[in-house]
Amino acid sequence: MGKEKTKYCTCLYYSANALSRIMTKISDEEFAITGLSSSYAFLLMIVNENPGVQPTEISHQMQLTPSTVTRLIEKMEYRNYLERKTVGRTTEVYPTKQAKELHPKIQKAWANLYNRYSTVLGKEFSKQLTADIYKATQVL
Amino acid sequence: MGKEKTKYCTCLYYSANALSRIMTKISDEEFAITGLSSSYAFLLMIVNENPGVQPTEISHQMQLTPSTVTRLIEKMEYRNYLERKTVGRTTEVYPTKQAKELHPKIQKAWANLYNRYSTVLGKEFSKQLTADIYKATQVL
DNA sequence: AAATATTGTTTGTACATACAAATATAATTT
DNA sequence: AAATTATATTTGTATGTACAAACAATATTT
Repeated sequence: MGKEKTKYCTCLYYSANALSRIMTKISDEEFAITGLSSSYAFLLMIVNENPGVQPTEISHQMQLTPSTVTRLIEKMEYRNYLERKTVGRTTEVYPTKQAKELHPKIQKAWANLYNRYSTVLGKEFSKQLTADIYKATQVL
Repeated sequence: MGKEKTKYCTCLYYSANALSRIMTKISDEEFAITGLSSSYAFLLMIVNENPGVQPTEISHQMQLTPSTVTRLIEKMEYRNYLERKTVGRTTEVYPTKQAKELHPKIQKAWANLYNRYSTVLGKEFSKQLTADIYKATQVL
């Protein structure tokens, strides 16, 4: 780890992975006030805002594999934040009272996260960077 | 997964993670000709070019945790690509014949990786993007 | 209506990575 | 020289993610 220069810093694979690890760390730090790590917080946000949403839709929103989403939901169900209702071949995911109550805190944490990195990186740069990265994900 | 737009695409955490997953996939595809996945290939590259290099130095180069590096080395030792020699409190890592022989293929794969994404993204854009991402990792 | 294909979800399994604690050695202080 | 602190590495354990296969239900074709 650390901030030394590496021969590989000109490799997109390398840089992208490094950034991902750092952002995950920062994000987890900010979401700590919710008692959840980032992925679970985002999952709850999505379900809170779309009660009854289906795993497939969640996997689109979160840009994660369906199997990963199942795993995330399972854990949140176990911890009493979510409930699943099977409807035909689909599944509907609902927030529990506990999840709904957490919503403001999650939103706050998300805002903090945004403020944190956009302060450090500069508002313009971070906006541009995010957009460029997103563009790359769409093209690749 | 997929290419649908999500509310969260303006979040750096989200975009960065998405890009990281995609790049890892692409990179693994390109390194497949070496029979290794990306991290192991990069590890071998580093050791081939710096025989006797220590785990700490590797962890700087790879921007990974020391414990992760230990795990990577362990596996490559098991697969007969690397050897460890304990020297005082440090460890020196050496490539085996097998690793040395693989070096050209690894370099080829790395070049292919570069060509692949810089073709899709455009040479200028991908260069700029990589630089910007690297810059962000240094600041955050 | 039966056979086939498609879609949505979950399960088994595996992997990369990290954190915290343990270990081992070296360096510094007293 | 003994005690303390610092550094390098490894180990135990946990997490997030994915792939491939299995399962279940719906839709389509024949």
